[in-house]
Amino acid sequence: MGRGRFQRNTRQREVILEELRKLSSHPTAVGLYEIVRRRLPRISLGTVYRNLELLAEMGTIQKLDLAGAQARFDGNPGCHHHLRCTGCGRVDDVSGAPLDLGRLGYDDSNGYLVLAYRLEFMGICPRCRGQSRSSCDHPEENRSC
Amino acid sequence: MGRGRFQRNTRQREVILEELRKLSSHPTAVGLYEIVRRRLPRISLGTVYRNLELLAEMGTIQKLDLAGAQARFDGNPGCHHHLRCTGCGRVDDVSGAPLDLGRLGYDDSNGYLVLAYRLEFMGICPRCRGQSRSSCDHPEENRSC
DNA sequence: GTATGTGCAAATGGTTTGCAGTGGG
DNA sequence: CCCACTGCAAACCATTTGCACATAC
Repeated sequence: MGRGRFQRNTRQREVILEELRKLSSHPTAVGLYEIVRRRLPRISLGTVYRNLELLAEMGTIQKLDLAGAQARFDGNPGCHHHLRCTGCGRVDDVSGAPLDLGRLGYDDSNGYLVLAYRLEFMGICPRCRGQSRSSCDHPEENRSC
Repeated sequence: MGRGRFQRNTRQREVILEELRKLSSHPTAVGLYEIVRRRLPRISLGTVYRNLELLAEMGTIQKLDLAGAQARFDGNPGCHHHLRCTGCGRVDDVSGAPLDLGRLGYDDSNGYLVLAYRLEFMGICPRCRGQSRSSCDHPEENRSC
């Protein structure tokens, strides 16, 4: 599998990208596979994984390695953060960058060359807030502060 | 396995916590298992996983679900962020909270009740910076902005 | 024509779990 | 004593990979 840009435009790749861009739900690889399979019944899950990885490498899409969860993919490669419901697991976008980025590229006190960061919010989505509390209360995870 | 606080103090749990607290290296479950095994040769990996999970649930330790990597554990349950080297994978602490937390607990524009966030920095550690560039250059991952 | 990409199935690897036995309180 | 906890091994599950065939260019 070629590093960097890919070399051939296959129908599989085209459909994977097309379907991902239609969705705002940040599907998992398997979720997208189910959807793509409606148009390409013989496509394999391995192909979906390989193409998603490749597209993310190129910056065409974004791979969300959310902590403690399977990877999700976002057709929008632009800068934005994500908000995950600890009740049902859905993922939404957060606009704006609340983080002071002055330190990016800066040589941190640990001696690191800091190149990037990943910021992920957790909370209870409107749907889960509406339901009985008990079904949503998974405080879990490090709440950071 | 009881939710909430545990009920019995076992030698295994005691040693796991003790060894974790000796380390500043944020070991993985398997890494800690290797260390604990020097004192308790018959301990099983399953026991290590169960106890780490339990201790993290209680807030005695911190579980770091770093994106795209196996979980690491931190004997320090206090608030701090982490810095991961994209070259060698080591994890260090970052002091201070560079994030404006005004929005925490706030009902985000998505309608979420935002309860927590997770912030993870990525970069090249001093050791890797010293080495030949090629062995460390894994720009990978979403660099966020 | 040929290397890149695909489908398939098996392998991987971190983590979890079922179960029978152990031991903390 | 009894139930939480352990050791062990098998199960799980997302993801990756080896291989022979297909196809984009």
